[in-house]
Amino acid sequence: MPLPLDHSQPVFRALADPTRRAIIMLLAEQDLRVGDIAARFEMTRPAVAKHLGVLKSADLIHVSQAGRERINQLNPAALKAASDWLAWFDRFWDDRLAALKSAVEKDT
Amino acid sequence: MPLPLDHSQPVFRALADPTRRAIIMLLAEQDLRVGDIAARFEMTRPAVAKHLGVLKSADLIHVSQAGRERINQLNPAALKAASDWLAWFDRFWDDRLAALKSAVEKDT
DNA sequence: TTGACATAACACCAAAAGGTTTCATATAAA
DNA sequence: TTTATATGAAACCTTTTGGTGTTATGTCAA
Repeated sequence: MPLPLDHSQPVFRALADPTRRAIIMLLAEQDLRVGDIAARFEMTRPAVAKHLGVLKSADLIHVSQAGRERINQLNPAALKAASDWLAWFDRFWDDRLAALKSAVEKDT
Repeated sequence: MPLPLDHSQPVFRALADPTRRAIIMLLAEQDLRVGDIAARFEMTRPAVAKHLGVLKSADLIHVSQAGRERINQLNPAALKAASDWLAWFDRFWDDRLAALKSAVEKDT
């Protein structure tokens, strides 16, 4: 398996913050406006808006304007970059023989 | 599918930095000492040592002392927390899986 | 035992991150 | 046309982060 290209930088950075992961889970259920999201956190609206900005710059959300409202919609496809990066390591924990194999190779 | 418990905080935080992801990939190939790693980056040893500290506090590496040397070993199992969190969203972007799911639901 | 290593442990610094308050603006509703 | 709503944007603050250089310490080797 080839080494994965690391296209995941903005996504992993976005996922590093627990508030942003919570926002992602909220948006997985339904599209929401900034105010709706802020109402569910003990945090001011501008703070949430900043988090949404980070998520948007990682392409994790798409925003559509509707009159004075801006609807934030999750773009789960962007999570794939992070998922792919991690998948490269699957064999290390998924395949119990791998540990044995590397131990054997170390001996030879 | 139940909401995943978010045990991934330290791991996602550790993965947020590109240098740390590069270190992880290095350690996937072979165990290394701090100095060995620092030699491969344009960065001082103390800087690398700090990154290793972050990785260690996320349990992503195990350190074993051997005389005056300290061997850093990747613990890929710790990546599973992040992988599990992301896996919850698989159904959103994996069309094939979604199709299968709806087919199964149709049967029941 | 005397150097040459391998590393930890500070002290310190600049920039970024995460938050706040305040203000401006566009749209919907009365 | 007022008034209330939904939001962006700016200015500011504090803590964390990612880096540096320096110093101290234990261990191997000549």
